[in-house]
Amino acid sequence: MSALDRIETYLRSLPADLRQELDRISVIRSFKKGDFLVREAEYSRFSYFMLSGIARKYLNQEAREITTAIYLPDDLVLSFGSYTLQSPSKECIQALTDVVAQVTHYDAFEKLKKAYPEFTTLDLLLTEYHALWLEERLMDLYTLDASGRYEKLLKKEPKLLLHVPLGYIASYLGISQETLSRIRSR
Amino acid sequence: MSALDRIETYLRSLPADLRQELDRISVIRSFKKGDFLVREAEYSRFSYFMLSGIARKYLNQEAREITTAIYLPDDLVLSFGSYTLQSPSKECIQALTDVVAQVTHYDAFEKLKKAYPEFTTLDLLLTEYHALWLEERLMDLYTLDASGRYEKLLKKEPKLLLHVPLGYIASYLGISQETLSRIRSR
DNA sequence: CGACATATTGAGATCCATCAACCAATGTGG
DNA sequence: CCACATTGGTTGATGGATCTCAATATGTCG
Repeated sequence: MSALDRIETYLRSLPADLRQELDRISVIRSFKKGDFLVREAEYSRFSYFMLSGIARKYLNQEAREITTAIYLPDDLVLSFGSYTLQSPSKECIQALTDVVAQVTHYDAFEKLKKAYPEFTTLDLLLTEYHALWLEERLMDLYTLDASGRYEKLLKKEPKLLLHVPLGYIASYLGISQETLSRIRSR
Repeated sequence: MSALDRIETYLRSLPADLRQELDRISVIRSFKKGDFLVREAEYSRFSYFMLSGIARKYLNQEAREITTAIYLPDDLVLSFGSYTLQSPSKECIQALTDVVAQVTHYDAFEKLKKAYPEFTTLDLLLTEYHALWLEERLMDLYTLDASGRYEKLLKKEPKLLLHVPLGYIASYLGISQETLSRIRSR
């Protein structure tokens, strides 16, 4: 069973009133293209569950931006280190299109975990999913060259390439925009 | 507070009898240099807490080994994907010196989590720590060149370089042994 | 249409991998 | 105790993948 399946299965196994607790502590919010969900150096007190639109997370590295994640609907969006440790974020998260997301406050979710251990289990499953995703990206960097990484992304997330500017995708893959353009023209 | 501090603080906050539960479900085991803690394609049913010695995790990639982690005392050792999803491991974990470790069976720990929600919280903290470690490694690959990565390792884990063959370290840093040797000779 | 963002293409430079030879330290069997 | 193998580390020459800089093209939206 995949990490995603485990999360879905677990959610379905929860009693309906528990599941409603999650909705009770969150609100739906809209963001305009270009808005920031998380800003650099700020504390990130919220998690965002993408309902529609596209967003990206990036790092300001010496006058150059490194895109570290691209988010699509159904993705859980947060600056993991900043959210988990409640410390200033090194990254920004920005809407690339208009975005609608379900927003949950850190404190409210922590309270929920204290009240119902089931949500600690849910948090664990989500964190495991994130760690597995990171492990895969790390391995891709070690084992695949530029075109290998592009082809893998093309296979896994074809939608993404249609709606995200090339420069962001190149940065996400760890290559220059020019190189990606050349790879694509074959 | 760092991720490591959070784990230690949490452990200290647990009642003594709960802490003893952990010892009750684990055993101390010794491994000879060269022994495998986890083998490729096998299910990894155990986690290992390093008490002494050094070990490494690696991936067999087309007749070449990629070292993906190096473990020192006090590190928690496991093939994360394989342990978490209870699926065949893509990686091996091998003792580089004689190793003594505290070994815990997956099922026993899962049972403990069911019986005492505190251990789910502990698992969550450990998994968060792992994810943060992965995020940092990923960022290092994106932002640092070969010598930058070596210098960072040199600062963070100087002991490591004294006891681990150069080839493994180079592979861990994602560079060739020759390049690492050249970097060092400056 | 003009202006600004995005994408392509070319030429040169750079980092690093690869291949190969060699060296030093350690261990082993006769 | 020595010849030899093994392991781990260094050094040199070469080539390839990819970056950078720069120019040009293509798009898109007021």
